[in-house]
Amino acid sequence: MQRRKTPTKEAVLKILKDSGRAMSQEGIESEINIEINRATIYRILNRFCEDGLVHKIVAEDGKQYFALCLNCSEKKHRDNHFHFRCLSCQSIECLEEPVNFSVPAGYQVTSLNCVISGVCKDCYQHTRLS
Amino acid sequence: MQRRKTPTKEAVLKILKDSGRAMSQEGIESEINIEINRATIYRILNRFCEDGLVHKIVAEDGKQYFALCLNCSEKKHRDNHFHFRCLSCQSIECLEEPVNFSVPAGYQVTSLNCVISGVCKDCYQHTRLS
DNA sequence: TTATTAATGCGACTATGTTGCAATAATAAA
DNA sequence: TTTATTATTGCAACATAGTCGCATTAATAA
Repeated sequence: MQRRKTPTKEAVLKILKDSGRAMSQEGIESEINIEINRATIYRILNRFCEDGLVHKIVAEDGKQYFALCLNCSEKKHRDNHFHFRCLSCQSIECLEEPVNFSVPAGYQVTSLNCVISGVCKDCYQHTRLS
Repeated sequence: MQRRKTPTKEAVLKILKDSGRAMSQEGIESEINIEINRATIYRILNRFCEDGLVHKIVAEDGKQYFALCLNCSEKKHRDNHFHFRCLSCQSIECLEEPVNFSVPAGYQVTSLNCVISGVCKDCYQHTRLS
């Protein structure tokens, strides 16, 4: 099944690129300048995941976020880094730091989902100033 | 607001203790030997969290899991360790290994949610044998 | 220009989790 | 022991996130 180039797909990709963050369907829909159906956005995002273009993380709010992170190569997308979720501005960003871990003998690892929650630099400074 | 000792509360606590795993509302409801309303289970679990008795983690399936892990002291519950989610038997267990990380300067950390997904030792051995 | 089929929109559906409210029951007070 | 207080529960309703079937649309190939 080969992919087709569609305006919606391009638009979603642009939003993800420009933001540099991990975004939810809701966030994408509100930022995008064309009208796209909710289900379509999910389908586009899941296709991106299948193609290794973006990676998906699930935050503590139980929602899915999709990121085309800057650290990753164009060819292969990795999700082996930490993510930081700001509880103030609600943004999720990919941190550069890779996740170091080991599992007990005999355990097979297939994926990681590591999110650090807190307040990002910008928001923390704003709260201190006000 | 002081807590009261109720049969439901005790039953949920026992299930969590006996399993030694992180469990979802669904899992608890199916294991428990008395009938408890869905909403009640959530309320009990959230109260446990408030009281620092258990910790909550959200897995890649977007569901909440609650654990009274063995490594933690009775007094203070910590969620600063990795969790392993077996995609085969669906169980989630607390790993002993603590999460080591650092965040960029100016970032404030309040909580962690780190889940490693894969196949646990038992399940992996079963697949190799069959 | 036509044929093929990937992609889309719509609606319906499932599942998870929360909340308001009246009824129940654990604990304190009399 | 009896009564009063209020934490807890069950029920129903609700909110939200995500998926899926299906007919329609529109990229791409022929």
